[in-house]
Amino acid sequence: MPDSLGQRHTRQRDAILQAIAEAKGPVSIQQILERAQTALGSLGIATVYRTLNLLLESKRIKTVILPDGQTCYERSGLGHHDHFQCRKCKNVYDLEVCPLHLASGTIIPGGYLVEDHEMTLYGLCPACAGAKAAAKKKPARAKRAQA
Amino acid sequence: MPDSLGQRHTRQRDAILQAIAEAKGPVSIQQILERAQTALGSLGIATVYRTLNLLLESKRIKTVILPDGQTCYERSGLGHHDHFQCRKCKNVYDLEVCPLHLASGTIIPGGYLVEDHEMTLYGLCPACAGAKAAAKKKPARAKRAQA
DNA sequence: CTTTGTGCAAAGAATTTGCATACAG
DNA sequence: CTGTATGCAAATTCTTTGCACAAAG
Repeated sequence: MPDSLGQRHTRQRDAILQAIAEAKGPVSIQQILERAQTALGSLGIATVYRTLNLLLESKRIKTVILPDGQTCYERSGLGHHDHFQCRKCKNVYDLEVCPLHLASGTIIPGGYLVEDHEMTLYGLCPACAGAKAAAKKKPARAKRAQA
Repeated sequence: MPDSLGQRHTRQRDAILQAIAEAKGPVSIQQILERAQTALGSLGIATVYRTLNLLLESKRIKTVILPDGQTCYERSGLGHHDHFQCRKCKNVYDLEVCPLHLASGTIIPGGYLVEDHEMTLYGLCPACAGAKAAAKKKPARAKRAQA
């Protein structure tokens, strides 16, 4: 499996790739830019867009559009999974198990033949739920989630 | 329940309102513009955007962002429901029943506290599934869905 | 060295806003 | 008539592209 993106290996591409690889879920362009810039301050947004498009073409990442309209990216090859967005910290996580038990090919009320689905669940991530619970006793101790 | 939008009742607003009311599911700006223009050819896109924003502010409609990034609108007050997009005709329908059985407050693997969800199912709508099945015998007879 | 990749700034697409005019009440 | 709504075009925002320079191999 070639690590190559185009023809050349550059620090910019390294930084962008790493920003995506380290994420615990889908990340936005701005998040990628910010994270990659900690490694490479001079990185320009156009390079991020171009690199993401290369990654999309080579199917190394996938676009994820969240229900709030935010466009994010995640590496492909993870198989089907749903997403969870924390109401409080807004981070998005990949879920390990799909809570929808509906076989492909099922016909649901209305006569729709279902083949697949995309779902985003909302609520509190463990860190935020914990902080909230703990806040009853001691000041909330925030814990950054998502790389 | 006031039918008023701003202060005035105009043909433009009537046409836009009706385009949304007649739809069987979420509709895009372009769909709204096209449908409203059959009643009012001179209608400008800026008026559609302004009217939709008024409707959003007064909570008479809601924005629906589909997983493909398309921004649509649907009237509010329909309660929780998921969406179904047909792979073939691309129309989007509201589902009568939610196939996800997961009570609010449930904690799922990973420790996430789930409060709500948004889901889009994919497959074939009855019209397209029927046309496909019928196509084995006679030429597919397309049937336009979604107002 | 040669060719690809980058940064900047200009160009596009989608949405919003300013302003003069149209029109609802 | 008075003031709100509309249409057009300019302004924004997000993304893509052109071009000269940097730098990978």
